[in-house]
Amino acid sequence: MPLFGLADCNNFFVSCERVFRPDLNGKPVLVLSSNDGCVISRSNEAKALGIKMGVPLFQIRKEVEKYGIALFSSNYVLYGDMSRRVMSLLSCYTPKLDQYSIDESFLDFSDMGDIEYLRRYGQEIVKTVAKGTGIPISLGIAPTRTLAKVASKFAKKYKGYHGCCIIDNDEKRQKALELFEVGDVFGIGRKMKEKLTKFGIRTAADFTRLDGEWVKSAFSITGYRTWRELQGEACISLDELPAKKSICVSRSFAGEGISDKHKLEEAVANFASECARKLREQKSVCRQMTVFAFTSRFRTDLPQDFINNNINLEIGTNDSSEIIKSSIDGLRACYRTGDFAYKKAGVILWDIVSANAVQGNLFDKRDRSKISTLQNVIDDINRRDGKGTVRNAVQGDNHLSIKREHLSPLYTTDINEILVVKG
DNA sequence: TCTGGGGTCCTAGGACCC
DNA sequence: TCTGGGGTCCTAGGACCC
Repeated sequence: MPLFGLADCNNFFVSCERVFRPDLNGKPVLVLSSNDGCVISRSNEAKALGIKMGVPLFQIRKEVEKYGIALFSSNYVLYGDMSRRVMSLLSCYTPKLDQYSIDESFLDFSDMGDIEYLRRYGQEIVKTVAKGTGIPISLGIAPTRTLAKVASKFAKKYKGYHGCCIIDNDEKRQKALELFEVGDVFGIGRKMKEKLTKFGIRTAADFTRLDGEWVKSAFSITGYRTWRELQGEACISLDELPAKKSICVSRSFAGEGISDKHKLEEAVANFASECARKLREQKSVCRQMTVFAFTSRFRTDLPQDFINNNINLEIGTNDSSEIIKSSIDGLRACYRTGDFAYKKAGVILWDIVSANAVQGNLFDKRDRSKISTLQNVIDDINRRDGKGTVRNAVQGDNHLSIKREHLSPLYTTDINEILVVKG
């Protein structure tokens, strides 16, 4: 029987911080987005205090003080490294692992023997990951991805499952869906939930009882797929990780934002450079890019501006210098005066194809194989000695104005910041 | 004062062609 | 001046995920 497992790290970013701060176990902890703007990860204790996901920090200052909530700026280098450790352990237990996000993976558990065996196997995985990395995970196993996600939420919620919940027959499926709110289903967001509520649909089971054709006409093919997945019919397959079709790097700036043309160009050059690096990492080239910058939509008292420029690259490229230059040219073409305080900017690469499928051009004067060799050397150095060790001059000192007041050390990736155990 | 970042997929509608 | 129908391709925008 085909079976999917979904391994989900519990409160992942908070759990990463706690691995190195065991004194915070049992206490309310929050991890913040860049610029320490919004809440993006919460410990169970923080959830119990009513702190909502995505709420801006300034709106919960009182609670933070009153309950002594521990705060962390997001430390993606640390989370990325912890994620790699978790995924590498998980991959020992399945012939096929498909990483869905930094803290979630689908595992292929098809034809793994009887259910009791699989249950013990699943609980063993959960235990091993906790022991090996310190990260608690929840494992859901079911005939479809959407049901596996449902199962993982049960595994997380009820201690009796010992971290692993299996939905393997119609009776269990029915029971689980009756207890599951329709808005919590993978693939049903705010808008769909709103509409479903109007029709009196409250649980996932209610949703499955709707007429399939009606679901298709009301929510298009995507909603219909979710409907079928909940019936136990797998229609989202376990594919190899496909190459990205667009690559975006963007940031919000701290404080008032950036008005200075030169500073803005420097920021955009850095975004373009990081985009190009990601592009080379997946061995692709892009033929189009967009550069954008806009003012704060919350500051209605200030003049607003929105720069958005599309640039065609004649020949597919992943060369940093070329992509940086195009991004700066694109920005300059739209930048008018220094009267605007830009709060956010970014670069998007798209029209992405494999690097060995580049369509050449008779009039191309660049020696592309030489450039590619140079880029590889630069990538190697930057991987070894840190991002930005070798960079283009327009990128400046690579120091963006981003606020990170509660940053934890790079415990696992920097020898100078490794945890010290007192004797 | 302070409001994240990075993706995917689908659809409607306009431009263009014959 | 009136004025058709069918097709494709592209793009912007919405909805969803973490």
